[in-house]
Amino acid sequence: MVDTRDGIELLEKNQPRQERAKQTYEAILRAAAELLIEVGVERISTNMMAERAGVTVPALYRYFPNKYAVLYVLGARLMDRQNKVFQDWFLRYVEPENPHLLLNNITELLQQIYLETGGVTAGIQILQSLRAVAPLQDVRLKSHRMLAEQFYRTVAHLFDLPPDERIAARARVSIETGYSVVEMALEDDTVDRNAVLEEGAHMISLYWREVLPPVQR
Amino acid sequence: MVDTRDGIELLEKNQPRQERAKQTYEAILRAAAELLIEVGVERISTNMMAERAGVTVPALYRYFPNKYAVLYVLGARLMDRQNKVFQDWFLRYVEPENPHLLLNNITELLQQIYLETGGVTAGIQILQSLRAVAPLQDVRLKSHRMLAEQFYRTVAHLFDLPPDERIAARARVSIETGYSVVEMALEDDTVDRNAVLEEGAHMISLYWREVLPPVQR
DNA sequence: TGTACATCAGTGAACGCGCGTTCACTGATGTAC
DNA sequence: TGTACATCAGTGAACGCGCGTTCACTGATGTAC
Repeated sequence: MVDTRDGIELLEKNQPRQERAKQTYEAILRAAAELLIEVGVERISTNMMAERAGVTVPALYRYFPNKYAVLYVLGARLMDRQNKVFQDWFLRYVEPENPHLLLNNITELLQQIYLETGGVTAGIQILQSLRAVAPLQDVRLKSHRMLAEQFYRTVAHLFDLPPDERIAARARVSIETGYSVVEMALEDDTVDRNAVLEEGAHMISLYWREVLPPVQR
Repeated sequence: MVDTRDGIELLEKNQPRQERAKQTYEAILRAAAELLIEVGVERISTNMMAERAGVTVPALYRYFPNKYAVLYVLGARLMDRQNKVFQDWFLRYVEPENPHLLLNNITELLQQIYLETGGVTAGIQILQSLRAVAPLQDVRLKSHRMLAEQFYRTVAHLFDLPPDERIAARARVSIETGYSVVEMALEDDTVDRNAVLEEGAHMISLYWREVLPPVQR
């Protein structure tokens, strides 16, 4: 009688091939994002999405098996965008001759993730849905684990640290902390956004300086 | 046509007065927590809650105007429990003769919040719902703002710091960070819980040591 | 201590509506020869 | 270059079901005198 929540199909059915189909597909995603803002994840439905997108419900079912699959795509795309911000940041600031450069520019990273997320329609709502909706949770967790792993490997390499589970945990805590500060900046408008992002970045960099060799200058 | 999400009634209607009524009321809350685990906030309904609680739907409507009001009570109770853990921790470790005692015991605080939240039925699910469901967001935000304010005032007093907006932001970032680490420990079972809680606590204490006078010993 | 009355607690039945999902179908686009 | 056919894209209509909500009601508990 009760739904155990396992095995909810998230994969898309048919991929849109023709131009018209791609527009329909994107219109559905846009509609879903708008509705996430207007009615929330607890009330969004495939009927509403289709109506808002200007297509009939069976058109939606052509591409998505259910509403979770739509949210999944929104979530995966947001994670991709955030990961891309990370990659660009790494490319800019990973310099073997000046390893501390990375840790001195965490503020910029948080600011850019903040801007990127805030610039996506329903960015925060998507983030919150990824947390709250069980079948979607892995999207966020996998992404965070991956970033933590990458951050760990990069820092260990830059500073020649020996393999250490504790340092890996430190990387994961840093990622989660960074995101929580960004989410707070997006959620709570009584807060000084910039102060909060700078403080968060500063906390993380202090935390890493402790395990690193002193600055060489 | 579209629901703007403002003005959703969260206050309860009749308060249960007789013993039988109190049992009904609690049975509804218990049922809601169980269902939050089983079907999630996106699918929970007043019908399901009433059925699970063993009462008819109009009995639920006697005490709650809608499903949000039920979730609101679950959320408010969880926040109360977490706040209480904080208060007890303050009582134990605020000692004017030894101000650093507070910062040396943040691990214990995070562990206890972790245990308290994990010990409440659907603790994480409630936390995630408070984030994702717009009409409930203030419950969490108000609680966090209050704890940040209290932490700020206590530390400023213990260490004789002058009023400083930046230090207030630091307190808020610390609270948010602490909670995010606890949530991660509850959400991601691929992670070493204790390592993550200890690392989070350590990061926060480093962050505060920086703005404080050195240890006197 | 008994009883009449007021209040509190919960039920059964009903409503209209939007939900998810499926069907056979029409129309649009692509491609084989 | 034309046309027949295959595939892709989307529609209209229908279904049974659970949703939120309300009604007049019965029954249980409390209290005034």
